[in-house]
Formats: sequence, C-alpha cells, structure tokens
Amino acid sequence: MNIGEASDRSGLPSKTIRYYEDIGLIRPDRGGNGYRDYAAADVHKLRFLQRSRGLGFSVEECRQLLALYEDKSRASADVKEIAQGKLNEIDRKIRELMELRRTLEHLVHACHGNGRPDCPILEELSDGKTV
Amino acid sequence: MNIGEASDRSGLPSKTIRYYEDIGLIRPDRGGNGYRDYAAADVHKLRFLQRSRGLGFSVEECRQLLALYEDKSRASADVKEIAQGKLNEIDRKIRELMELRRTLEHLVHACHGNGRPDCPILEELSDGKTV
DNA sequence: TATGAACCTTCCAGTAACTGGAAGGTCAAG
DNA sequence: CTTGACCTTCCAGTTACTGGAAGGTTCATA
Repeated sequence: MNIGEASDRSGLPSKTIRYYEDIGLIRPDRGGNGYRDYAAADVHKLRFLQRSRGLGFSVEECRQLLALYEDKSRASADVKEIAQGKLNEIDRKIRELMELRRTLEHLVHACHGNGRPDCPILEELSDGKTV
Repeated sequence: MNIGEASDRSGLPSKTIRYYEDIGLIRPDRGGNGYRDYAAADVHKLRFLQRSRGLGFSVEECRQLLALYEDKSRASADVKEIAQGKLNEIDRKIRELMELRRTLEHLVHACHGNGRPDCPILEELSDGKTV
C-alpha cells in the first residue's frame, strides 16, 4: 500500500512515516514508480510507534521496544532485562496517569465552581504540600 | 530555595526549569543576588510538569492543565469541558499502556526463548494483523 | 582574609523529533 | 490529454530542550 493509506491506518502523518524511515525505524519496499510500498506488518509497527511515542517513550526507547519484538532469537537475558525495565516504566506511567486522573476528576466533579476554596486538591497545590 | 534544590525536588534539570520560566510556565521570585527563589508551590507545579510531560502531554497541553488548577473562578463550563477532554485522553493513555504492558509481559514471561515461533503476540506482529 | 569548590547568572549554539513548503514526477478519471 | 490527487526529494522552520562558555555569588577552609 502507498504511504497515504499507511498514514490513515497507523494514525501517523506521512511526513513522520518518512522521517521514521530516514532514521531507520522501518524499511518499506519500493514500487517500480519509486513509491514506498507498505506491508501490513509495517503498518503494525507504525501503529506501535504511534502509540508508544504518544505515551512518552523517546524514539530511541521505541527502537528498543521494536527490537524486542524483532529479536528472532529472543532467548537472551539482555532482551528480557530490557523488557522488564520497560515493564516497570510502564507500571510507573500507569500509576502516574491514574493519579493525574484522580486529580482532574476531582476538579471536574468535586470542585463545583462555587467560588469557595473547598477543594482539597487545589489547596494542596496552592499550599505546595508534597503529595 | 535555589534552582538546584528545586531541580532535586521536582526531578527536572535546572536547564529545563529555566526554560519553563522563559516560556512563562512558572514565575519564581528573585533574591537580592539575582538568584531565582522557588516557593514550595513552584516545586509542586514543576513536579506536575515533570510528570505530565513524561506522560506524553505537550508543553501547551501542560499549560492548559496548569491553568485548570490555577483558574481561581473555576466555575466556567469551558474549564470543565477542557478538563473532561483531558480525562478522556488520560483514560485512552491508560488503556494503551495496559495493552502495551500485556504485550511486553507476554514477551518476558510467555515467550521463553526456545526459538520456536509459538508466541501469538509476535506472530500477530509479523503477520501484521490489526490488533 | 583569601582562595577554591560549588553554586548561580545570561547568552548562544546544538540536538531531537518532527512539520511545512517548494518543485517536480505518477496515476486514474473524465 | 489534462486535471486533481497522489507521490517523490530537499531544505528550512518549530518545539522542547541541552550543552557550554563567560562570568558573578556563597561558603567552608587554609
């Protein structure tokens, strides 16, 4: 498929997809006309990149994560260690997101905008207490 | 407190803290010697920025999130709408992280590196099925 | 009192990860 | 056989830092 369709399916702009090729994250085929030709597996990788980038992993971290999948041997302790490290990081991110969620939820539902400073979370922030 | 301590407490490099001041995210006091002087509330904001940036929110989104907290009136439908939008985004991120987690977990625990292509997630990827 | 380490300041240049736009080739429909 | 929507490369601009130079401040120790 052409880059436009790969873009639609992955949620990444064509520009970004070309950039990812420049830095060696993906290697699509080329048709006789010079157009890039993406396989379904490429789109899968692109979706993976789109997600993990959006979740705060750097491009280099994404490269590692992709490498974990692509490691054909996947027997080495290295691979498992890196994967385990990423798992811990993901768990931390999930916890942080849930905290952020709780805080915002409070803002939307509990602080009903009556002007009184009765929201403990906002007070916490203005007091500068370390949560 | 000086920028070094604010850096230690927030987890952000001093450089980044100065940058956040440049773009108007925080406004610390200045001592007679010209040194920046951070209040506990500033550190709280910095920690907040450190986290939300690490979770894939752009600086402008972080500015919005900070504004939600600082909106003294916080009565407007606007504020709640933005907050609700962010909540949905956070929920999506949590779901995506849990998916990513499941995939990696599989890689660490289920694919025991025996060389056989018996891990359904890896096959999924190489087949290029849309998950 | 001085001097050196460990802070802090501003400023300017460099990097990472895109993003936009120009100039031009390809393709399918009318 | 042209028109519009694709695609190509290349180069410049933006965002969000990051590193380093050049110099001022503070404080413990000689």
